[in-house]
Amino acid sequence: MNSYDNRHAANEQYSLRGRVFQKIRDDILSGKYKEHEELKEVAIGEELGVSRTPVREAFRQLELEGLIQIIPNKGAYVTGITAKDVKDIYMIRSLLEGLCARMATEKITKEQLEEMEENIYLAQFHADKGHMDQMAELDNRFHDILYEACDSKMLEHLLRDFHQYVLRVRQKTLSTNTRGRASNDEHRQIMEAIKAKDAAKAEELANIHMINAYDNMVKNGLNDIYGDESI
Amino acid sequence: MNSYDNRHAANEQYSLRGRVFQKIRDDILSGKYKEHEELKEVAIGEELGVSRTPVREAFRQLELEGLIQIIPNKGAYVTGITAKDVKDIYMIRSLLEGLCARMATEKITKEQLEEMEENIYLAQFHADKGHMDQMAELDNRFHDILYEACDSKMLEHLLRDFHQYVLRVRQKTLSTNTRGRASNDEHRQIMEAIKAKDAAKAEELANIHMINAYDNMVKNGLNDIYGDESI
DNA sequence: AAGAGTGGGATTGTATACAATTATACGAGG
DNA sequence: CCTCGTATAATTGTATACAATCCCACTCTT
Repeated sequence: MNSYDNRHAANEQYSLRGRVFQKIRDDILSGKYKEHEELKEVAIGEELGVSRTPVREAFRQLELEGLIQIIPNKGAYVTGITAKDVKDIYMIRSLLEGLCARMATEKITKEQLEEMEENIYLAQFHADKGHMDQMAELDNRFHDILYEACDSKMLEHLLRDFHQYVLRVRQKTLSTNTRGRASNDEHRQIMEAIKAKDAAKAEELANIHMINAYDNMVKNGLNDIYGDESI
Repeated sequence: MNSYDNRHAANEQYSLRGRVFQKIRDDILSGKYKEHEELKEVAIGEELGVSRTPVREAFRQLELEGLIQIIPNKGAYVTGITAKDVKDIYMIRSLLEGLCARMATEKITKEQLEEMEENIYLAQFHADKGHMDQMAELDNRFHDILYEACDSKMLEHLLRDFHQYVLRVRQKTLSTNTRGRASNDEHRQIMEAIKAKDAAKAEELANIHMINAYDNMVKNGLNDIYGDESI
């Protein structure tokens, strides 16, 4: 939450600490480091060819991002997410994506609207072809455009963080063709509400869109995979 | 966003880094370090009698908390918040406090409800006496109880962060006796809705409560103080 | 006089050394 | 056999040393 914008962009790429941070985060999100696994400073440092210092600083950031938990004098452990956490996130996101859509209705630029239309058009094409990877990519991008369009650094950052956060469990969300199509239809409706300057409708649609995404996720076996406990 | 709960509580008090972190945060929130001021590692280290290492780590946390911005190889600067940021935060908080109240309606324990009642009762007393410091304290505590009661680590953490974040500009929010009373009345209404298990009403009331808090803040001169630019 | 280049000082970035703490293993005593 | 305590190893916490970068003033050139 900052001048909140590009703090990451500014840091993460060029410093050792930033690269270490990204690497570990990716490894957690991709599942290389699993829940409750202990991360040791020296081991990771050696693996990446750096000293403990940047690793430690990266740990501190990861802790605040919520990906690990640091117990003083003991160690850093990969955080588990429970199925309930995921549900909570989606409830929160539902409200905030709604707010974002509402704000975007007033603030969106012509260019952003055009990119949205293009995005939806392309997604239709890839849905027909069954290109799931591209669908996921376009879905991410659609929401990114929305985040940018709301013209609120705070909200944009928050939603990006959440989006990032659920990537761990979202792998298969769009993996069924039917959901891919439905999702893109919902995108279209949101876009049209924004285009028509109907903020209330855009908010409601974005709301529902998130809830549908969550329901679909649950239907496709989130609970089967992760059960009630932490994942 | 973690197992997200007490990571702070676990860390901040016993390690040097934690104490440094708290100290700097307090100094920023209290206004000792002002907007855009540069924080130098050695200076702060000397002031607190520690080396650069814990200071640096504290900086990394402060950055993620959004209180400072670190520009690589250059320095750490106290973050400015714009009036728009504050407005955005309150819009976000309005929704999330509503969600929190809704969830709390189902999950709140008898003890939490009792503490709420006590809190409101006490606040009434201090409002009559004009004890503004205690009012602020009780207001914080009321919301804390609500955050705990919603039984969602994610939401609890998020709201606490926001709450923390706006402390910088909130000093005077409750400083008028009329607002203090009105605020406490709203607390009572929220509490009663929760007690009556009316989740929708609790949500709406919490919603409005936040918006009122913001409106009051604006009325009392947020814009006068900070203008349109960063503060 | 204006601008590019250059050098020194200050500041951050990284690595390493040392201290403190915690976990583990082993043995003594019950 | 179990428990407790101690010693030792492993790990984190902190301090310091060294490297890289940046900022600013000064000079040299045109």
